[in-house]
Amino acid sequence: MTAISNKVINRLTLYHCLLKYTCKGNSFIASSKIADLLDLDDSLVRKDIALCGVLGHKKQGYVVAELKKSIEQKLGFSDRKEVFIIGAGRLGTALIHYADFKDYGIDILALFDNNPNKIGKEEGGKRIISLEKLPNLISRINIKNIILTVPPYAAQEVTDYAVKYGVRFIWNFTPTVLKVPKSVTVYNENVISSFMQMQNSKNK
Amino acid sequence: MTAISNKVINRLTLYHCLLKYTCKGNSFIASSKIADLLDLDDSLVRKDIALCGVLGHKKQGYVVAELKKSIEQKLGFSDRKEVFIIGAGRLGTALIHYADFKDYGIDILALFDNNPNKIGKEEGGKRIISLEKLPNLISRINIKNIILTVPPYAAQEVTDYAVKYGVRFIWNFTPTVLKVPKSVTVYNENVISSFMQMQNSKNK
DNA sequence: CTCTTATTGTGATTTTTTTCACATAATACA
DNA sequence: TGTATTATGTGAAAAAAATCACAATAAGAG
Ligand SMILES: NC(=O)c1ccc[n+]([C@@H]2O[C@H](COP(=O)([O-])OP(=O)(O)OC[C@H]3O[C@@H](n4cnc5c(N)ncnc54)[C@H](O)[C@@H]3O)[C@@H](O)[C@H]2O)c1
Ligand SMILES: NC(=O)c1ccc[n+]([C@@H]2O[C@H](COP(=O)([O-])OP(=O)(O)OC[C@H]3O[C@@H](n4cnc5c(N)ncnc54)[C@H](O)[C@@H]3O)[C@@H](O)[C@H]2O)c1
Repeated sequence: MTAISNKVINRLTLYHCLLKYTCKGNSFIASSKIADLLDLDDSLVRKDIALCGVLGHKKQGYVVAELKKSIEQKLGFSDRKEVFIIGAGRLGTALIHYADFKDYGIDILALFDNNPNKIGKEEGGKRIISLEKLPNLISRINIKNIILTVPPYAAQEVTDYAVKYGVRFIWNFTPTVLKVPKSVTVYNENVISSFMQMQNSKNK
Repeated sequence: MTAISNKVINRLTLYHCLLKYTCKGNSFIASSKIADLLDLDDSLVRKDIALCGVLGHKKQGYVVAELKKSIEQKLGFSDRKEVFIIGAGRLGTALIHYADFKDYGIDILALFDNNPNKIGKEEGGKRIISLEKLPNLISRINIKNIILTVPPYAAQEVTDYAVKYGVRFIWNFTPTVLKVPKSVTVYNENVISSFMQMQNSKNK
């Protein structure tokens, strides 16, 4: 199986959302329809779909149910991905309530915090646990992914701690740039950058 | 001034975060340092910086304060951008508390909701206003940007409503693909896609 | 004051991504 | 049954992005 670029992953995920929410009534969909809704070239959409191994039907387009399932398979939406959230503040607790995660195999097991008033409480059915218990739990359950939603000043320190005990993927919602070993992947969810990119589109 | 691609915007924003939080002590920074922290090629970093009109110093690198300011200017961080949030739920209220927005010129004026129990309340010093008042306020204050944080089922309806009264940019945090006229820009903040891209990096 | 070295700035090249263009073929309908 | 139409699938071309390679040169060591 060939590697798949981040750009393709992003588009396929959007096609999936489109099939799940926007076009859920239809049984067929044409590449030109997807392209139109997402402001893409239709041949690009067809090439993306071809990567999922799905064949379309002349004059009809793609079978929605089949395409949706194939995207799920290609991107591994049903593989279970266990995650801890570190930082049970406003953003961390918003994320724990995000219903769609489970449809994509993202299973948030618990929240961690260092605020004694929060520890022991529940959010969205998940426990808020003391950060001290992180090492033990990371290694016992073999957690590789964390969502980082602590204040910027605590981000590096918490990262070092988590990396030390085996975390490999850090979904960084803080506006900091983290120092990590080459073996660790950081994905920076930088909302400021998103906003600026949106504004930039006025040039189109 | 030449157009600037979204990829460049994203990297420049990350350089800015790096200068603001990670390297705030230093007076000089080398392209190789930035490249190392963000896992990029150092010549790419220099080309990005050149776009901001900043000149570096042989054997020393770039002056941090100057580079930071030039990125701010290039990306228009100090231009005021007024925004309404529609959907005063968990995510909408988390965003209103996000302190960094104001440093980047993003000024969230108010939240809108259709839940009578929320209307009239405050969040982060901003009023939660009835959605019915949106048309009047959009046109009176001439708001062009909205942050969309309503449930998926309400997303298209709310979008149509906002677009009708003149909104031009929609920062879409819902997992739906919105139908809008060509004159309107939607930026899809799709967290599922981000997570999948992060996981994909294991192939590197 | 000279030499070594680290770092920039950028042209050339390569790689990746997107768009173009069109042959192919299934469908609907007269 | 035949024909017009509307999609797909994909090679070729173009455009965009990233990497490579290295001359230029300022700083700092000695
Ligand atoms: N609020 C947003 O919408 C938003 C948007 C984008 C980015 N961010 C970033 O996400 C992060 C979280 O934002 P927030 O609004 O949820 O902040 P918050 O202050 O509400 O939450 C931070 C949480 O982290 C906990 N914490 C602090 N230090 C800790 C430590 N050392 N170990 C463990 N937990 C610790 C705090 O007790 C608190 O519960 C921040 O870095 C913020 O800049 C927030
Ligand atoms: N919670 C997260 O972390 C998260 C992450 C990514 C995406 N999202 C998406 O963001 C959106 C908001 O998520 P949330 O967790 O804040 O949900 P929420 O249910 O907490 O908030 C939704 C808010 O929208 C309001 N609302 C409903 N219909 C409305 C309408 N027609 N007009 C105006 N307001 C209306 C509700 O009263 C509520 O206050 C959802 O689409 C969700 O899928 C959420």
